Amino acid sequence: MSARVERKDAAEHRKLILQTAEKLFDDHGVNAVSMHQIAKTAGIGQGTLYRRYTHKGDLCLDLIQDFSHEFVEQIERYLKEHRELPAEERLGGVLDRWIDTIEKKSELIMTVEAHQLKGSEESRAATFFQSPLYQFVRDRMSELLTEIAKRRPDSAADPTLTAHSLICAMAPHGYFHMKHEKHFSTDQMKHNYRRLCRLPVSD
Amino acid sequence: MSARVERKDAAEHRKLILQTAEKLFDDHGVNAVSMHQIAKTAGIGQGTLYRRYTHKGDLCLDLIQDFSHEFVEQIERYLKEHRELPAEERLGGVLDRWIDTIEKKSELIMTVEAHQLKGSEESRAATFFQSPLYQFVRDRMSELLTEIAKRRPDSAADPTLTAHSLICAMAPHGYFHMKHEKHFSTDQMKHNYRRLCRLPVSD
DNA sequence: GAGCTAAACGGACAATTGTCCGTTTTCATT
DNA sequence: AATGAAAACGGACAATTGTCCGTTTAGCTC
Repeated sequence: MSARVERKDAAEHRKLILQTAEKLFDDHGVNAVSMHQIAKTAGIGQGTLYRRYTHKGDLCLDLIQDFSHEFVEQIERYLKEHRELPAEERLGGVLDRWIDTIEKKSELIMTVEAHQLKGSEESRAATFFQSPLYQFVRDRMSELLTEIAKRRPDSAADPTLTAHSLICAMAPHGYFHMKHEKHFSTDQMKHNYRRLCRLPVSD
Repeated sequence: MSARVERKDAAEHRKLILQTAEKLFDDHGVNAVSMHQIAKTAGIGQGTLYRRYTHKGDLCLDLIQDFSHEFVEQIERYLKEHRELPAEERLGGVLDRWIDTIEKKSELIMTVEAHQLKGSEESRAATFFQSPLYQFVRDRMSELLTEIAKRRPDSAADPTLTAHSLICAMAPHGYFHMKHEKHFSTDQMKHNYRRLCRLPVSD
């Protein structure tokens, strides 16, 4: 078997890069850190960094990836523990947790998205929409929407497209724009997105 | 009155820049054209270009601006001529036309958005969400949603947030991602967004 | 129309992103 | 352990973005 095993030095560099980037991003903010700075701090060459990550968005996507396991487990636990709740309520729970994630990781997500938009068409680079994290939330939302539609089939829209649209509507830039314009708290935003989905709210 | 009149040479340059940029963008695509190239082609200095437009996104926003009058008139005419139709149908009409606009101007819009995402927080630069075009569609959608909600007030969400969310969900990158993944035609996309809003569809 | 000042100009310069390619290292084979 | 090829390295280089600042010009005042 022609095993495609990652070379040892390469594997070490991968970890080193991610750790270095995370530290620098935490200290100075994602935007303030350059790729050159990351390479220099990690003690590797510019070329080494760029071969592994074709641009900053790519690197950020990998950091999100790292973090996403946490989110996935959180959601899976939540859904398991609240299996008996109506699907409407569970969807609300997923939305709330997704919003918390957006707030925490907005800088990384925005950086990923910025690079998606730059790369015209063909670019082979990974995009947020292909990331396991996006796939995961979309699939969970989609399942719940399907379950909801089964019980009240008032001409429900395609669940995948609905879930996708929700995720787009909650993307950091649009999310914060509304939040600031309306002077909403995070809880108010959560409340409003529930209403947007016509979910029961407690007001 | 301390009239802030734009100097004649400046006004001429503004037009020259927009025309040059539009031409170059049409010929080579927005992404393939650099600011340097625009300045050189227009026969002006780099500094002159950058003082008027702090970055490429800014320039694109102005091009969209130029174009948006056309869209605004189209929508106003449509709404006037179909005043008697139910608000649901009129909203559908606005969505259709907005989708056509997205498809036509996606490159410009994506470039504007890419720069919004880069600029961290404070940057004074104009964003798409502050553009008259965005304001216009959002307001029209919002009005129609309010009208719809009046007749069937099944716990309708905030119309502004709903309109904003719709616009975000239809932003080029997310729009095309769905379109390509599902192999949808433009008409199918229109159809699906109508269903998303729970509007009557003709299937 | 001479003089003045604020605005506008433009090109050099700095910073950042992204690429290229000659050199080094790993590791499978012998 | 020696060998060799694929993979990885790294720093110089090219391209693009964005800034700075000394110079020019429009258009007002006298």
